Amino acid sequence: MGRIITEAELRSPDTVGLARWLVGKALVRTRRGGSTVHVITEVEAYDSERDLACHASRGRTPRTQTLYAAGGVWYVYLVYGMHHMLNIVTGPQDYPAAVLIRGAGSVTGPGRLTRALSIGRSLNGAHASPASGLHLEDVGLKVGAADIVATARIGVDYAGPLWARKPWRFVLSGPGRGEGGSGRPAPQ
DNA sequence: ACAAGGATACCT
DNA sequence: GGTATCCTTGTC
Repeated sequence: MGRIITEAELRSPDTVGLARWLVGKALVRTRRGGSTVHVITEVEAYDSERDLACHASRGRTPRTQTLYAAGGVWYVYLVYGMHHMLNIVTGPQDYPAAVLIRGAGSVTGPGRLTRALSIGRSLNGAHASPASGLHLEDVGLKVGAADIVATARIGVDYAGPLWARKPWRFVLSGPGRGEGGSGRPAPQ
């Protein structure tokens, strides 16, 4: 068992720094009394209303309400009518930012991850804690700067080149992990 | 290369 | 109430 990551740790306004920090931490799913641990391999930062790729760029809406919570709750939404995306809300209260978890354990791809862990919108707004069935742990894995590759975020061309090109996607690139891609050719 | 799929946001 | 769009994936 690792050390449970606290909400206080997720309330930094440095969304990009938090995203990078979360690579190599673990996503722990607790169901039916048992837990599974999945090392996070791929994340993306979405940083507040100024970031045109962030849902909060359109301001507060019923959907984005969760993003304005203080860091430490899950933001889960449905995209393309069929895939749930899992994000951990970060930053202080009323600072709408989150880190999208795109891959963990042997699972690559955000839609595949939520399907594999049976994560749906019932977790939207829930606290990242063992009681909610999904939380984060520091399992002591050492991840150096050389183990992380930064690239542009996936699927956000609509935000325009300024935001689409920000190198806010972080992929664990350790031994035996290949490029740690999303199952698609890498962008650029 | 592209359809599937449903919620969302924004328009009339 | 209509519709363009979407932080994707699997199959074509």
